Amino acid sequence: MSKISKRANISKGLIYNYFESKWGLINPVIHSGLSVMKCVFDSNGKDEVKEDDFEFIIEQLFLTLQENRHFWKLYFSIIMKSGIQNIVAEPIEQYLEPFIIKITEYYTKKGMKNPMENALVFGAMLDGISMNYILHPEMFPLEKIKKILINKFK
Amino acid sequence: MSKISKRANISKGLIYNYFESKWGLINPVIHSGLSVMKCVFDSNGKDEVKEDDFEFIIEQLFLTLQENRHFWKLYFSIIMKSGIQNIVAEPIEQYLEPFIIKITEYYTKKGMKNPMENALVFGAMLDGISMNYILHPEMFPLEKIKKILINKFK
Amino acid sequence: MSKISKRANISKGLIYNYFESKWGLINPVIHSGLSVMKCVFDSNGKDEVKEDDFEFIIEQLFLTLQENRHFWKLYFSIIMKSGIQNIVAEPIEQYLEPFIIKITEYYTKKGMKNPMENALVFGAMLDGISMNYILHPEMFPLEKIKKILINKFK
Amino acid sequence: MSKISKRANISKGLIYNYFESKWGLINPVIHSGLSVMKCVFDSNGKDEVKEDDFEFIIEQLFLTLQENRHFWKLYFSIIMKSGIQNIVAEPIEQYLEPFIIKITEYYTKKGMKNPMENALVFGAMLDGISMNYILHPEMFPLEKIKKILINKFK
DNA sequence: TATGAATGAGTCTTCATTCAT
DNA sequence: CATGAATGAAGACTCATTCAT
Repeated sequence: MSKISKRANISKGLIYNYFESKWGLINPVIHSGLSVMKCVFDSNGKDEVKEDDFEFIIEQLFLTLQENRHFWKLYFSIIMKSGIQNIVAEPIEQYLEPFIIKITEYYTKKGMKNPMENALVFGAMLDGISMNYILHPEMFPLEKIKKILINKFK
Repeated sequence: MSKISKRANISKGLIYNYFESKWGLINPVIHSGLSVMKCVFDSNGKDEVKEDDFEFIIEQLFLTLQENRHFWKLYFSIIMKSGIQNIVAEPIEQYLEPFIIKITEYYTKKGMKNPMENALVFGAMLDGISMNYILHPEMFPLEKIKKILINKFK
Repeated sequence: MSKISKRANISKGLIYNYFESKWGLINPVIHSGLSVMKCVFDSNGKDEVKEDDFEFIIEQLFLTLQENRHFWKLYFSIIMKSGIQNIVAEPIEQYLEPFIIKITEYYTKKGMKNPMENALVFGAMLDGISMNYILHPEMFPLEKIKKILINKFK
Repeated sequence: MSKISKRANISKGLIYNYFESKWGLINPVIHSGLSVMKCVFDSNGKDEVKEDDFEFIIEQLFLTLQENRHFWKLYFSIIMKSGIQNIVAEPIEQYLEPFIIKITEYYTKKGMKNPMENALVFGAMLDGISMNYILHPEMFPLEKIKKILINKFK
């Protein structure tokens, strides 16, 4: 909190006028991140995911990570330091579950076997890709990765 | 360290008879985890990854995570709390880089386009899957997931 | 630090608002002491020590010790507890060496044999006197001691 | 205590068979040092200090410091770390007071003014010389220093 | 006589939080 | 609104001492 107040050129006390606690300050960061992600995964605007949305979603994901790398570094470091399993896991799942459900429906409609497992694998892969991309963006060139992902998961 | 000693029903001081420091206690956990993972990814015993190894590697990964869930929960929580980017990132990469290289070679031999990017995506996906599996093993039934992965990445 | 904060009726943490560390708290005490001593030994203001300065220096030394006994008790106890030979020895010597050199020059001009050794003995004696004076000031009456020292070392 | 037991190639516990506590181990070191010093200052064997004894005492002091530098370094460091004013001051004075008294008597017989103060200055100077000698023996050549001291204090 | 595993009070230091101003 | 001095619980780590063997 000290460092934050210094970086913000305000007093430590003032932070507590606006936020109840450190967690009260950090929590919105997580939720804001999750909200943006929800938007990304929801970016087609429809309730249903269609073939063309796949490309769009993946592209959006990378663009979002790319445009605001500092934020996402912060976001992941908060999530990781707080130790996933505890306080953070639940809201993450609340945000992302609908996405998994939508993908599951999509795979179901495509007549794919084990649609839910496929959706979960897709979700897990986006997790992994995101984290790795934040750490080494230069190794994940958008266009190539997009093609690979579309090819594999569409 | 206090919590650990309490949990272990020993005094704080005793830990320091066996470990030089907090890091000296945690470090082996990380390296032991990484070693096991290296073994998993190396389990075919050959320098080269062949078609059949894919199934084996994926299977081994899940079995390993499954057999020792407590350990891997601890392992991931340590890695995450230490905030990936700092002290832990380097050894992780040292351990895992050879694997990525081997997979890249495999894809190259298969004549696949962008073999390295494919290998990186495969690696990132295993990251994501592992973490998600630790949190919700019941959602990732081995046989089904294995088939999906083999189908997509073989 | 605990004891200091209790004695000062403040919290442990508050000390760290004003001082970086224990050493950051203690160091200025030592240097302040050394500075004052340097002034004492330099109090004639000239680069050269003359006959009359001797009396002045000795008098100043005792006055300084006398005026601020608490401080000098603290000063000596810090110097001693930190075990002279380590961190403290060097700055002490840096501060006091010029004085020894000046006295050496003084003795040289007086045509005394072994001027440096005489200067060192003079310095060592002031050390001894100072420490003993701090412990038992009542046994070292200024006027009498001054006469003795002037008689012996002038 | 750990370091001591390791250096002595025995177990920590064994030390406590022979010494009640850390202080019980260190205390004899101090008293042994003081005893030796008492012997030095008493080395003429008589109750009374004569002119010729002066040279002898000073010589003995340096020889003693010289012969066993390691011991005296330890001795001074113990005395200093324990912070003179507390536990150590009293025994030191008990040991050394008789010496001061004897020197006082000597100066009295010589018809010197302020014999006690002269004795105290002599004592203080030996303190100072001893400490400085331990730190920088090369700067205090025995013969020269002896002459200086005899010349000044005899 | 001898060991060293075990203890726990103590060390310095950090940091989220409070509160008088 | 805004400050920053002040707090105190908690952090990692040390070390003299004890005790079962």
